[in-house]
Amino acid sequence: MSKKQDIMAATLDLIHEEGLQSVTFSKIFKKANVGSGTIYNYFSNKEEIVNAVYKEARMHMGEHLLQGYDPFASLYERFKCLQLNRLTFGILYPKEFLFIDNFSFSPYISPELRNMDDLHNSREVILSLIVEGQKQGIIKEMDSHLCHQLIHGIISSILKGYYVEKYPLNETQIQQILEASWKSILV
Amino acid sequence: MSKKQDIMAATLDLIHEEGLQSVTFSKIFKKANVGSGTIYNYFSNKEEIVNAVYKEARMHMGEHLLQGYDPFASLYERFKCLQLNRLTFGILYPKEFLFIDNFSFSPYISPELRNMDDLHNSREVILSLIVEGQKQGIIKEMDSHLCHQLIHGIISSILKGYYVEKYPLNETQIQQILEASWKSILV
Amino acid sequence: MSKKQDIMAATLDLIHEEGLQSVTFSKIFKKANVGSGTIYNYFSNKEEIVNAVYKEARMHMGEHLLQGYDPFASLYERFKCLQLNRLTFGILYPKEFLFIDNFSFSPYISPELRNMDDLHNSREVILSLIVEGQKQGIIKEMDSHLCHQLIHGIISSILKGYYVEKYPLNETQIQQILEASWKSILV
Amino acid sequence: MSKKQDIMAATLDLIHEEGLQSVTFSKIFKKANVGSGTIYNYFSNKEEIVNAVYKEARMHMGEHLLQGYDPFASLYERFKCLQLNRLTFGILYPKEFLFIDNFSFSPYISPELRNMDDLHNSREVILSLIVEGQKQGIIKEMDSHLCHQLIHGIISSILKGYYVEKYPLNETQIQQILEASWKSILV
DNA sequence: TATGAATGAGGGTTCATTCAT
DNA sequence: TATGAATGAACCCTCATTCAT
Repeated sequence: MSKKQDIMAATLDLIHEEGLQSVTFSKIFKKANVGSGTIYNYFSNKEEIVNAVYKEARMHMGEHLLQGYDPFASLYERFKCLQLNRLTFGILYPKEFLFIDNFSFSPYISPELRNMDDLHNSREVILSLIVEGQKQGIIKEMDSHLCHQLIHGIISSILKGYYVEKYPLNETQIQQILEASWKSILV
Repeated sequence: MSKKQDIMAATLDLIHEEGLQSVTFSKIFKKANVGSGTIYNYFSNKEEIVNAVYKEARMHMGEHLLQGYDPFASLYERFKCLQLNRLTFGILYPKEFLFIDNFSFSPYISPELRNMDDLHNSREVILSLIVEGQKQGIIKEMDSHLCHQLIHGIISSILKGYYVEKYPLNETQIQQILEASWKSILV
Repeated sequence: MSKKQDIMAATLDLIHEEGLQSVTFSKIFKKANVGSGTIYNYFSNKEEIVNAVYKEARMHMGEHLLQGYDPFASLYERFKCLQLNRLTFGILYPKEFLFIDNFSFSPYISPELRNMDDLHNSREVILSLIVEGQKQGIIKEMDSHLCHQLIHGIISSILKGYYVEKYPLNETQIQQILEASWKSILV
Repeated sequence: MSKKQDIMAATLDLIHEEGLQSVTFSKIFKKANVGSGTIYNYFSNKEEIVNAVYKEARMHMGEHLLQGYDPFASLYERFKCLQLNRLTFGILYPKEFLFIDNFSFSPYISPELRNMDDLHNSREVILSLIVEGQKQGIIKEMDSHLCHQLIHGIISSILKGYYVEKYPLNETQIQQILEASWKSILV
């Protein structure tokens, strides 16, 4: 692994373990096993590291969200695929997921970065799926961004409860969540 | 207003404006118009201030959640009341709401504090409402904490989108959200 | 002595002993016997300290230059007074003198500071003395600033040689220098 | 041009532009277009570069000072030649001149280097010229080093005023300066 | 109780120097 | 010889905390 990746991985770990506000350079150096000056060959300050980590996490998530997505499957199947992918990503990569979730609405992340396009533009896929469902009279008429936020928010919230071990997430629960989010937006 | 309250209000403002990681004592002093030593008459360090602000915000929210709650109304009415109260609190007090939401699952807040009882124990009210609905066969059988997190998460997520002005929240949207969250947990 | 004065005195000493380029904050703190943060109660960065020291040294010199100056004395007497005062200042306060001399033409000092008015505006006194002498046909016609620089430069140069102990400066030498600088600008 | 010369030229430029205290290796590397390690093939640290630049500038100046010097010309002619050469050097090579002038009396330059013999030993030429003039009763009796410093100082000072554009230096001014410096040391 | 000058540990960052290529 | 990524000591500066007033 390259030094740059070492630094980013260490930063993500630290944010997850202690929170952004207590991430210091010396902690990053120690965790990444690099000299203190090395970081400045790759980043010009701390904010740049955090932004880079955020960007990478978003790219990583963007990839996952469309895994196994079949554009010709039924509306319901496609919906379930997207929601399951998001949930699975959160289960597999809690550090990335929490970091994205926490900082997407924080003043630390620049608005440009917050609104960056995901890889393969997964947001557009979801939004057009919603619009398609509304045209077919399956999904309730409402602001598509509101609808998107709604189903997205269910997954986020469920994952956060899971992370603090409020409940397990096995096959049963996962099915319940997917159904719940589907039902919430039906007419 | 007392000095202590000045300090807490300034802290909450700063967290909202710049994020916890960039809140410093000198910023708090300036915003609260107190001398730098004054704080130590009330708090022994920064974490204590943040915890106190968190606690107060939770108390404040706890009050709101049960406003106008009628234990003898129908299940649906009671559900809507609780959800609407949460949504309204978020609309009226964005700083408090966001602070609670961001730090409830952050390592900065101690687990004891995270699990503190709300004023009037609003959490218990919601959980028992869920259990009651499940017994009556209205609400789908699932882990009650999962169910709680689900309907709670919808409100949180919707509010965050509203804060960054993804969409407006007027009467129409609010009704859609309440319905969506209700439908999501029906059998 | 106040902390601020301690810091400025230590800075001047260090500049004299090691040169500006090797003056560091930690050296200043140690020499001035103050905590490392104390400086920021008085100055916002290192350049500000150096500028303040420069300004103070200029003020100090400005005072000396006009000591015992009698505006009604003869042209020659007035000239000798000014030149002697400059020379005496350099002998009594080598640190101030050298610092002013070295940095008056260095990029480190801002042009505004370099062109600051001395206390009592000693520069104007000298320039008008030159012009007066030229009108009377005693001093040779030439650009008054050139003439000023000429007599000023003799003193500076002589002092620098004295500082590195090229020669002593007692009564005999001093009289030779005053005469030399006077003769250099006669018609 | 060789890499070594590139490095020295870049160093001199930077000293002139920003002052010694802000010359860093990375600035030298960039300006000289060499890799950061290359310097260590020629110099073992920064002081060595500065000393080398100083030495070279002194050599360069030493050459100029005796240009067109005729040992059989009259005392006055020889004096004027030496003074004019110094002045001309300063006009043609301001960077070298200022660097020499600033650092000749600074703690940064070692005393051995400060007292180095110029090429062709121009200092001895001037000193013996002074002694000769004193023996002939033309030049005033005084310490020969003091006298040397006096006429040298006039040129230095005049040049510094010229560099900051206090006045022009054309034929008229130059003649005035040569005369002034000559008159200053006559009996 | 309220203050703010003083503090120094530790923050982010720079920079001379090394060394594998 | 020439390079530049890597290094860590030392830099400037911030900031939570203390204490005399």
